Amino acid sequence: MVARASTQRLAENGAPRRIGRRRDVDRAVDAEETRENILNVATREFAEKGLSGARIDEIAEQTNTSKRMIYYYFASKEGLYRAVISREYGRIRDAEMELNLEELPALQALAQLIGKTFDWHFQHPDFVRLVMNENIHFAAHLDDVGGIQERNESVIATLNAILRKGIADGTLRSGIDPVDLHMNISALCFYTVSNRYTFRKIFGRDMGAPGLSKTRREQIIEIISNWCRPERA
Amino acid sequence: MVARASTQRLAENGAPRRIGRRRDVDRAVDAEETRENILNVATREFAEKGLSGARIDEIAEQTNTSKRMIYYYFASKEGLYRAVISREYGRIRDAEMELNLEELPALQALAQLIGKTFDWHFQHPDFVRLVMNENIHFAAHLDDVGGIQERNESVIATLNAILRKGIADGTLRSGIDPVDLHMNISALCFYTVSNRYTFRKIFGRDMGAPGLSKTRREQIIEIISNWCRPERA
Amino acid sequence: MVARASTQRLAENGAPRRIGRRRDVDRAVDAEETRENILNVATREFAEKGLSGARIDEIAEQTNTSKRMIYYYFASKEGLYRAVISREYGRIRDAEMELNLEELPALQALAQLIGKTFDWHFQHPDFVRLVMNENIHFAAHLDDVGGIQERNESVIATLNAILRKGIADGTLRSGIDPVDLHMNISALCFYTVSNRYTFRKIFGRDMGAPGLSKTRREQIIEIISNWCRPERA
Amino acid sequence: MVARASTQRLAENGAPRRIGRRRDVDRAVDAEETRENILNVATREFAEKGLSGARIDEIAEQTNTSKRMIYYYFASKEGLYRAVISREYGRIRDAEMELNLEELPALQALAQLIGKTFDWHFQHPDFVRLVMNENIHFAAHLDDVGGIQERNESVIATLNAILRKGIADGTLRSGIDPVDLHMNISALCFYTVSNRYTFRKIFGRDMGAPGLSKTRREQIIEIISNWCRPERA
DNA sequence: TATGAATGAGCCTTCATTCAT
DNA sequence: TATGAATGAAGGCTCATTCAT
Repeated sequence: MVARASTQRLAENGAPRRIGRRRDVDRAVDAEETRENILNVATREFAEKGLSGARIDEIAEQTNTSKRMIYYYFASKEGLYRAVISREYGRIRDAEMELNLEELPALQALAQLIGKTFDWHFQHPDFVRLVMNENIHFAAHLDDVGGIQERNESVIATLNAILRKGIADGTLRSGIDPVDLHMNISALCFYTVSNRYTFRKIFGRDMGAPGLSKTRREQIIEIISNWCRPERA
Repeated sequence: MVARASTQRLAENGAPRRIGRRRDVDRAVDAEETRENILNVATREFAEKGLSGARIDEIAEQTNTSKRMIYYYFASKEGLYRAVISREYGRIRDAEMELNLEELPALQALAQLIGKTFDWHFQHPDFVRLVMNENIHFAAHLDDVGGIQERNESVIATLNAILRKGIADGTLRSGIDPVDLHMNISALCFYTVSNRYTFRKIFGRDMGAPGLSKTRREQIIEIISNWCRPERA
Repeated sequence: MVARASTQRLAENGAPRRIGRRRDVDRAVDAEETRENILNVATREFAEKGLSGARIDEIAEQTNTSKRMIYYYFASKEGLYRAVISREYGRIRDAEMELNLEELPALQALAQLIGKTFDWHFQHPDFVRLVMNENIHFAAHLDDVGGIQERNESVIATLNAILRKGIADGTLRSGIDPVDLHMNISALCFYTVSNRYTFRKIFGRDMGAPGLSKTRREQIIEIISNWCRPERA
Repeated sequence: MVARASTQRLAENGAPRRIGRRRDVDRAVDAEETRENILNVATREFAEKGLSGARIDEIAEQTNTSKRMIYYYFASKEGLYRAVISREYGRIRDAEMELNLEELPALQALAQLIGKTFDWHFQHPDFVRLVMNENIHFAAHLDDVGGIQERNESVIATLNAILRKGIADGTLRSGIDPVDLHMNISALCFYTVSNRYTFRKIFGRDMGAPGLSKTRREQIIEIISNWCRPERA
């Protein structure tokens, strides 16, 4: 955050490739660009090959800069991996927060949230792969990712609000824990992306095929909605 | 001792071929033990660290034999990994096939199958981790795992039978694809184990805690059952 | 030698696959066959890949017996290599001795000897390759090849006889050392086979092509004959 | 020191690009030295023990740098071998091209060329050994050695020129193919070095003994000259 | 005489990381 | 801030050889 702020400020000064006082500015700008560039490449590589499978050399090669810079900015392979994880996690909740669900009826709000979650997973397989990696590593690198819990709690809050509203107007049943609700939505969305390859090999169905995604999306909304609806009379 | 005695005896008969065969059997037992031993250790290591994270040296160390034997039996690290994957996949469906669901009413049969699937995942986190690994590798090592598709199709067949019976007696609704059904059951069970660590760090809830497993198990049964039940009147 | 002698003796007793006293005989017969089988395979492998390039496993695989037998008969890889070299060297001079040159005029005898030498090299590229190998190893394995020198001196004797006869009847000139003569004949024949591959790549001409061999053969005879003929008047 | 001083000076100018370039040059010298150093050691080792017989560890030990650097510059053992072959082949023709034969009478020019070829082989036994090695490997590594054919064709051109001149003034006969001529010169020179060790063991004569080389040199000139001279009247 | 299993030593290669400038 | 060169440690793998039976 601090880094980004200062970068921002310096960037505003802005003329690149100048000498004197402004050179610091250039560097800072380049620096942020370089960092981003490295992170983008690293994200792809770690997602594709895992922490131990990815190669610093290969990452460096696809970068605009050199291997040395990776160590300059991220200190180590693990540091780079941590930075990648951190950045990726920062995104999913941002997306969720963008929704404006307060105006909607509970069931519609729920459906929209599920749909958005599904879409997000579907469009970010690299994120899904990174999360798989993290679980393989017992989430050891998630400790210092700033504000993850706080940000994630906002989803729970949103779900809680939807549940309350639905219970109040009789469209949803009571007794559903918002964390459970999130867990089940996540499970159905995540699995569709995470287990795509083994599922295809074994059952011959490609859950990631573009044609199937809409059906799958609707089905997940249906399953969760059904579960949340009040008991039949 | 026994082996040696019999060898001796047979040798006096002047039937060397039998000695050979006898010996083969004896050896085969040792060899099979060695193989199993290696596979057991490797399963743990690959599950914990992935294909590239695992170290042949470390695997060998925990084994009763030497590193050289790993190459004797499995030719390469990837060969060993493949053997591990192959063996693990052979187990889950065996377990599912053990159930005797034909006698039960559809909903009870469904519940039992879900419960069993949940239990299996819950009790075999290493398998879950290995499947995650395989998906990270785009299921590249699943090609030559003998009979995977056939065996897995039996689950679909079982689900299909349950669905038919339920539709016939009105306890289940029509229009549910058995592969979809399996996919959703799997997703909920798999995720509970696969994403345990990241979920705990972020939401503070350990899906793998023994106390929670029973609740989680019931919830999954409930979600799926609800989805499969006929529309409310 | 001893081994071969005793083998010979036992082989004379002869009936294979019997029990009792004769079993020893069987083994001895099989033993000689096994030895030959191993040597044949090993000759090809050492010729093709050299001493360090050849693999005991690969040799064993192409054999009718097992790897253990190689060690039983030849004690080591080097022992096997030595045996191969030894056997191969025993052959070239045998071939040369078969010629009956005494009756012929000196120039014709010389031409025949050269032709035979050429043919032998041409037909035994494996031998040529083994000799190259030996030279790469500074002929370190040629020490204990029994009777090599004696057998090879016979070529020198033959050449000497031809030279004497030619000098006597005025068809050849004096002053040519028979060892030099052999050296030059050898050089021209050997190189044609030994340097086939580099020569082809560099000069585009395949000295080993069947069509060229006759021309080459005649040319070598011509070169050497010219050199041996008396000075022009 | 010099390098450092100049670097410093340039840095004060605020022209970092030049520093970089300057550094590159300095480095390049070191790098080239390192490369050369490795190649020299490797040439000896490969010549002495062949591709599979040579050990990267041993090569590295005799080097000013580490084993890792060999892979940094040559990527693999075979890459190093290829580089060695490539460099060595570049030398022989350079030497041949240095001769200035145009002024000389044909027979003298031919004698000089043969003598030079002989000397070169005699003084470069490592090259001879490497060529043997290449032939053992079916010249598999000679494909990408740049300009070999072109450079070697210059020898053929030289020989052709000599032949023409000799035919024109009646000192050489017609009908001799320059590639054949080169082949025969090569054969006699090459063999003298290549088969030194087996020949010594078998015939008791060391073709590589310093005392004999002059005689051998003259003999080869004589043999080839005789072959090229016009038929006797 | 014969064989499948086993092995230690060492080989080629790779990797994350650091140094000199 | 930037880069090519350099590196130690270790990784996967192979090899000739031997053991148990």
